[in-house]
Amino acid sequence: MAIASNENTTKEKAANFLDEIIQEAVARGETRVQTRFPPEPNGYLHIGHAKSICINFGLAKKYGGKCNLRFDDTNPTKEDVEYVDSIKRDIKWLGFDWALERYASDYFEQLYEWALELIDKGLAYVDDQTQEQIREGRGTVSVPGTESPWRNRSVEENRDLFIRMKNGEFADGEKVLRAKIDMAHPNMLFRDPIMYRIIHAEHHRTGDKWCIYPMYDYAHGQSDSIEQITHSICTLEFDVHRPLYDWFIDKLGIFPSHQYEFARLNLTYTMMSKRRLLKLVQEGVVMGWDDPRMPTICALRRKGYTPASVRAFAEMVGVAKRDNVIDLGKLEYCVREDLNRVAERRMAVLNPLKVVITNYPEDKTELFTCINNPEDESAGTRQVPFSRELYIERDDFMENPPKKFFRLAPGGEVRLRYSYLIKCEEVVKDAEGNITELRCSYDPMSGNGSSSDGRRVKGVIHWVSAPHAVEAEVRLFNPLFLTEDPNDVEEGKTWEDNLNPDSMVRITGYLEPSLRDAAAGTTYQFERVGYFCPDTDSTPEHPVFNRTVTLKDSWAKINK
RNA sequence: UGAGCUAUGGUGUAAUGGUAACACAACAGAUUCUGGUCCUGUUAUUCUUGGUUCGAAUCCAGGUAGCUCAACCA
Repeated sequence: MAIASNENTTKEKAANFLDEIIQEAVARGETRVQTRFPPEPNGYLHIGHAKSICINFGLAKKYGGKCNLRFDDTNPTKEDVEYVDSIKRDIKWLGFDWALERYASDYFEQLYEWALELIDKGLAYVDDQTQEQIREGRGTVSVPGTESPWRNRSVEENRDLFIRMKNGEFADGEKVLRAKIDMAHPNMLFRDPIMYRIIHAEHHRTGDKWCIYPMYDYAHGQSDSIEQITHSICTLEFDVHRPLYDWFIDKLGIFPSHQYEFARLNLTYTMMSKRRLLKLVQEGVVMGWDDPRMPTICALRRKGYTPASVRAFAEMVGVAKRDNVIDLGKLEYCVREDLNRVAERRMAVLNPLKVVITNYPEDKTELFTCINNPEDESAGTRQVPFSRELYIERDDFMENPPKKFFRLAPGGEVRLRYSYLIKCEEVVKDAEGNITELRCSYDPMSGNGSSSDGRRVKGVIHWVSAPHAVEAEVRLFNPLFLTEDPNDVEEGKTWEDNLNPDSMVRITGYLEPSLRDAAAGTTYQFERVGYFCPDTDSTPEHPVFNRTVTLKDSWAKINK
């Protein structure tokens, strides 16, 4: 018995401090784990939210618990169903499913009842001061606030006034309901925080039923409590709100949910501020919330990222309380890793140079068998047409090559991937001296990886048969910002001066014919170039491909 | 400036009083019909000062630096 107990007490190592907190709770016998992901439907989800989603849903799943999706819709002036729909779609795309779909607005009635209860307990009062007066009365971080002249109204008067606020007898801004705590409290949030304000606006769910709306601090903790959330996980900036979160729950004597905070995600070359992202959309700097240059989840999807790669990224960055800036390269590493495993290979030439195989018959076409995915045999093969006129990548030819250049050069020989060995016999130029065409010969015996005399070449380049090529618009995306920290600006400049003018480069690419039927939502590897997927704008008449990410290119590094 | 939070290689994250480790990045090499992948190796880390202890990244005290809070936003 004693021997066995040692093994039983050995538990799996916690992945992070939140995981550890839950393990401790479970060890105490609190085995029910209930989390929630609580977005405000006022914008699109971004990669930072993806981290939060993975944490909340991931932890619930790990401990056999549940995670709710709760929209924090307490401010009708900023929220919209458009955002509700996009948020749900993005969470599902990431591969998660919520136990319950709830809205803070579902609880407006209960929250109202509780407010009345706090008034009755002498813990809340109606304040007639203007917004300006309230702000001044709050004091500053180093000087205490002053009490409102309305702070000591009777319970009866407060009750009457609050009910009339609810009944719509007052205009916006005329009155607010405040918690009566301590105007000199060192935590600014305790200086009689506003619980309700008057907003005569159409709410996307409750319509015009309400004209008073609860503030975040008054709504969030109680909503968690109603849903019996055991672990209310949020980002670090809510740390100072936790005592107030606890205060309301304590005064109301309701289910004690607890809040835990972790450091939000920051990425190099990336702007995460919702307000500024909105500005980029509104001013047409980007094509929309799902512009592949945006850090939103829908943008990553449009750009060709896989859900698995985003989840792997969230896993890789970890969870802690220390401010962090993750290298954008880590995100790219995660997509490459996943796509290398699952993406089918194709050949496409993005910067074409025409090659004529002079000893190949003019009217001949033959098919070569190409492997779809060397990492996955079950992906099978496909046939790719070859003819006398081809395109190769301009970068794959140099008239005066440096040392260790393995590609094509005058008099040199390379392997055309899956096909023949060719030798450059002649370089054709126009009047200005620009190279317009290469005339090459091929070794007819070299079609199956061999050659006529057993010689081998170091260079292998991709190609596309010119008469068979599919022309497509290809969008090459680069970071939206020039600086690692977009907010790092010189005197007199703004974050917008850091925008990268070359964040999207549109070119015409020549694709192998099978790409004509490229499936939407599928990302391919263009061999030796990068990963690409059909854009949502793509049509059969005008195919458009997005570059998800480049392949690692150690030659580019050497050559620099 | 009052309160709160944080501090480990270039970037992240572990180590829970007992050999500072893992991933990414960088660099070098090997393999290769993708200068990709896979594989091998190298470089590089505990903010500072003191204290407790046989022993401190870890505990204690002071200092320093960074972040958050003064919306009728969340």
